[in-house]
Amino acid sequence: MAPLPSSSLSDVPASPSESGGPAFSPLYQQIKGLITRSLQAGEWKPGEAIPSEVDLAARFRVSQGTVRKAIDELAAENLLVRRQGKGTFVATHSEEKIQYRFLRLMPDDGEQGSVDRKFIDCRRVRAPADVARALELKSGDAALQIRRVLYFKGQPVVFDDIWLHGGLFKGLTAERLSDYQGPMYALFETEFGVRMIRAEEKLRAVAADPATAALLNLAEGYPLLSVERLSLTYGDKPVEIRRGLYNTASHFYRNEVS
Amino acid sequence: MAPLPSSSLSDVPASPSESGGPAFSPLYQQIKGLITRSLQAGEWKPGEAIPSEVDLAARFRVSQGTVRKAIDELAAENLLVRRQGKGTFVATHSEEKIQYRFLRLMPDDGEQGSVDRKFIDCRRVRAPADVARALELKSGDAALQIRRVLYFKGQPVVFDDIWLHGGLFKGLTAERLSDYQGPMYALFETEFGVRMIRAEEKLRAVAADPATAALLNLAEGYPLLSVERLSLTYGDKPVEIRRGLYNTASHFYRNEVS
DNA sequence: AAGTGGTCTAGACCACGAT
DNA sequence: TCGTGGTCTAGACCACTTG
Repeated sequence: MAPLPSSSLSDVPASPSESGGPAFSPLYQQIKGLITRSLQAGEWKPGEAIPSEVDLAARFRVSQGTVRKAIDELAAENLLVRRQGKGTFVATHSEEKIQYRFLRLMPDDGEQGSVDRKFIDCRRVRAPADVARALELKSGDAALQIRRVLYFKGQPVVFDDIWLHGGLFKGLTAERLSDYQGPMYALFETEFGVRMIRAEEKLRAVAADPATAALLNLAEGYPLLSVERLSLTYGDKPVEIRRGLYNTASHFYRNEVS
Repeated sequence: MAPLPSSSLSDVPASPSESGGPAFSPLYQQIKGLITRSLQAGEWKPGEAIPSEVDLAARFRVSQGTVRKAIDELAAENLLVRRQGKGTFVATHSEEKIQYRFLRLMPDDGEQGSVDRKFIDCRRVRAPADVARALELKSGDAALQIRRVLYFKGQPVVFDDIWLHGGLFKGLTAERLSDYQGPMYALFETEFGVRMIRAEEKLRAVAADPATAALLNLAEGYPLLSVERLSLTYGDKPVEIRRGLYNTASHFYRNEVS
């Protein structure tokens, strides 16, 4: 690229297609969008390195600083992970450090012990109305329902009722879930190419119903923490809705507000 | 400043006092620390503008870009607010937009209505052992206990039991609390110069005790969301611990995990 | 028009990791 | 030693707000 005296940006229209619109988008935002699209398209898989900043700058014909700012934001959004001296990598749910970003339950005494899972069932059914609405499915579309219990140090603590977008998880069975070692979201991303980016949660206190009470070995009516989660992938597309019921007798849900 | 060929940074030691240590701190981090100290010292009050980037660059004898990066991080941490064309301002709890950062309870149906408060008491007492530990007080030091109920659309929904660092809130009375219009944290920052920066929370489901049940007009044993919050000011100094009990029958605690 | 933050560039050098 | 991300600078221009 010719080293023009810094007027070269005018040559790059903010949005080549959209002309005349009042929308203005900084170059680095456009680059960010292009990188996101490549991530979405699977050009670079979770855990892999993306091209170096210099390479990307050449590809997009912008300066390294502009690519840098785009990557900075994607790293802040946990889509990418920077590693000095090594490169920039696509984030993955398989990493130790990232595991507990979505599992916010902590034991009262110190560290997280091992977590055991037991799957109750995994059925393919027509999505109920509320699930269809949340996952943006047409009524009657297929959905996957998974129910499981999580055990901390052998004690049942969490009952999860999970609903997945039917079209994206073809062939998911209770067996594959049970066989897989590691976080469920890691399985989703390696086996189905669906990467959970962020989630919105609604927390409430509820009384244990008879079925849940039995599963968690509690008396009916026992206070449980209800966590309704809507999980989203690239482009804020909803792909999972789940409701967890947590026994918070010796665990708590940690949160930071800042 | 002499336009040296970019070796000028070597002239600025990473940490003037700490010599020989293996610690390396980027310039912008040091600038960030200096700005934070000025905020802490009250050189610029909440709501006021801080000096322009150019002025700060001149004051600290670094480039504007370096100041910029420092301010970027402080803005990301909600200590500063940037406003294009106007300047950079010290964040304040009085702003509309920021109010609901610490009040995470939302009604099931749409928007937040008006919130009424009723203070039950505001007493100055010796800090109990657990409170003293949380607020890093010596046992026997003074603490302030505030208890209140929050009403949404006339209905009691929240019971708060609040403990404040005694030394920082001299002269706080139930009357001043009642008279003040606006968020409690806004009062703390304008009247006592104590600005809450962030908070750590532990959430649980519990059964309503008789006293709380009476205050919230519920049956004893009703499931309540318990929110234990430790609030921190500059330098992560703890200044408030509170326990809120929320009736989540028609409200929920919203959270985003990303 | 002047001042502020926001974007973009080009280039130099530093810190880190692999070779 | 080389390639990667990380820091820092200097300067130009853009977008927004105020006088």
